Amino acid sequence: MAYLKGAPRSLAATSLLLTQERVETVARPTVNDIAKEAGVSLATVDRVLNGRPGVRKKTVEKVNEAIRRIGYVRDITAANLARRREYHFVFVLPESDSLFLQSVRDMVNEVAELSRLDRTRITILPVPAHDPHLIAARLGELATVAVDGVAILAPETPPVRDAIRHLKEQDRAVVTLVSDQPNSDRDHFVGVDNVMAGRTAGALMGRFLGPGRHRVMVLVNSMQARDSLERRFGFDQVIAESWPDIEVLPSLEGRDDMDYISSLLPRALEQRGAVDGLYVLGAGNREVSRVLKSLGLSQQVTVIAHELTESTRRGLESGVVDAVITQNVGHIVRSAIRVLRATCDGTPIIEAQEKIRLEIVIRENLP
Amino acid sequence: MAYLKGAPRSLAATSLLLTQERVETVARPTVNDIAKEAGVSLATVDRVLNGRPGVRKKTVEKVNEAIRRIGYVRDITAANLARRREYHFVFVLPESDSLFLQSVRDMVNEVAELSRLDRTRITILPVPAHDPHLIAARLGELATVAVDGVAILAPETPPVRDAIRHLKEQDRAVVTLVSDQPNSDRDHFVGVDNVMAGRTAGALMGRFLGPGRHRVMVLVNSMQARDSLERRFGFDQVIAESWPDIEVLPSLEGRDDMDYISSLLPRALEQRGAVDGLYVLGAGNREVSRVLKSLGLSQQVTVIAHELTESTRRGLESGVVDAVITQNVGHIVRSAIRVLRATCDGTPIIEAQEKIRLEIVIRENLP
DNA sequence: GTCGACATGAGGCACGCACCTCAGATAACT
DNA sequence: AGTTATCTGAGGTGCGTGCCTCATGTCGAC
Repeated sequence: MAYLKGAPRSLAATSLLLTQERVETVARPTVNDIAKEAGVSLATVDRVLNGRPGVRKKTVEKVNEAIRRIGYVRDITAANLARRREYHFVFVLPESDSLFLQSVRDMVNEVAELSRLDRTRITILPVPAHDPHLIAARLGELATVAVDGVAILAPETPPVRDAIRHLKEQDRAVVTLVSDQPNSDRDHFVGVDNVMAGRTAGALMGRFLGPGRHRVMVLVNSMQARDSLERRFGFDQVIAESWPDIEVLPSLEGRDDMDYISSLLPRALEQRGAVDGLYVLGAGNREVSRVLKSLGLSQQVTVIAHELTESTRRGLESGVVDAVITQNVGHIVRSAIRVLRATCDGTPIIEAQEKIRLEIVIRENLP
Repeated sequence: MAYLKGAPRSLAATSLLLTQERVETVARPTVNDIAKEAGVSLATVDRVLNGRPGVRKKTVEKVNEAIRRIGYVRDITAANLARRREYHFVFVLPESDSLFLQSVRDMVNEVAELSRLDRTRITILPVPAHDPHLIAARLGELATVAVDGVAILAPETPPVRDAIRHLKEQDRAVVTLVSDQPNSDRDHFVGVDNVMAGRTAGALMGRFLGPGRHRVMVLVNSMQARDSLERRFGFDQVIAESWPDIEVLPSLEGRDDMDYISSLLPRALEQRGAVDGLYVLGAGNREVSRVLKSLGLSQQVTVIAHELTESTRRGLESGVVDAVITQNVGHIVRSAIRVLRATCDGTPIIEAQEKIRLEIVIRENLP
């Protein structure tokens, strides 16, 4: 049974490891050690550590000096235990039926379940995808309730940016997800470099198409979102640099409307003549697969898409989609939580761990 | 300063979140709740929880039943605090100057530093790469000292397999790294599916070379190691399935000897005539780059390699290497530690988090 | 020199749990 | 029935920290 546990192993080690390292199980310094070192009482150390008033400046310095000398680091788990601390984080996510956002929601729910064991409550706050003012209003409400941190996935707009500023003023930890909000005061961005994502898509398109003249069509949801813009930018950049023989046609905007895509795409494909490549910047992969299959083009056209979802996965498996550029949703959600917690605790984060890798998925390395 | 922390926020929430969720901050059940629920004393609950003797079978069941009913989960951080528990893990790593192993060592050292804050001591135990009996002997020593868990990176051999069995009998947590040891009793394998890695390499080779007849050379360190065998197997498999026009030449074995590679490779390239692709299964990337450049072939030959290291990175940047199939070393090390700890605690692991993704790196998504 | 304001120390209780002791209860034996 | 062996309860102490109270100390201003 999971809650059972063997008796702790004796600490009496004997050979090799004891010779290798000089057994410096020097117990971590505690608040008591600080008190001794600084020549003050525990109560004073406590006041200094927790920024409570009633300590002379000189004494504060004496204590801090002692902390520095003995290398004290607060034991956060013990502190949280004593304080009965609970973290409460809110994920602000657009109401949208895109498969990607659905997977983010699922993942947040899954992680939320497990996080209760770490004294962490996680709530999802759904917001309308395309109403910046309403999103900002909801964020404003968050600044008035007992929330420790907020993770936001929303398009970059001035009202939202200001709302984030306000959250930071109210001392909440804030991270942005997937699409960044630069110039807001968010503590951290959790997601990939979208210009790099576009460049990667472009390079794969170039390599897969091979030498010679080719025409590539780009399908995008909306050219409003920062992430789409950045991807398109990177894509064009790398094609211009390295595959000048490839002609990239203007973006086709699907506007989040799947029916519209279904009607737009076949017409465009017929009008524009032979197209060798299709770059799907955002949503709409289900429709793309359907249309290409119905036109009998699924093997002729090289398709590069973003975000590994049910539909792009099926696309890869069936050979309609050639490569998917994606970011690991589980990693994003867990990273967001780690960063929020670290921000609350004032502890540093492990940069390398929190960096979201840009993943390339083809049929053969489908997880 | 990192050890300072703001006053905890008031718990008095007001609007939205309180209405949204029924504020079920139902405090987690504690040992006291178990005692009450089971109608026994705390001491008895403690005896049951920690498997100490002196409790009638019937009472044990009564307690376990109560635990089940109220959904008690042990608070491991509090338990570890009370128990003054320290985790002690050992990474058994081959002495080898391969860049990949060097990066593993570096990462372990880096993580070890940070882990001390979590009551976790981590030690590296270097072993000779090609002496299975000595490796097994060292593992045997580990079974006699106060070590909670062992992470092993070593070739699969019977002595090592038996040593792992013995470690498990001595109640140590054991994970294998990078190259698995199936049929040993290891608790978990931390690494990628190497057949899949080979398949991915093959598919990229096929797509990058494009249609037509091509010849591909395979360079390998040693065909002893399980990971190399599996990669080669996957590579051949996918080429045979999907690119029958590609001829894969027999493996060239470098035998961990860089000078040997340097002399072997140019001769092979000249003898065998036009080669369009080179698949580098293991070490030797520095030499490959040098040889190809000196022969003026760096742009003609499509090179696919494994493991992102300093040399493959430079290869990608300079265009000599076209793609690298890799596994995130940081992820591997951190995952190993999480799994070891979970095994010690008897808690479940998050499968998705511990699954090591197979990463494809090209110049454009170089991290 | 007295007073008030502030600084400090001593100590306690709590958090959730581990681990110990010892007396008393119960059950299983002669 | 008495004796022994086995259970069980009550209660304590401690882990590292938070947070509270209350008594005492120190300082500067009047």
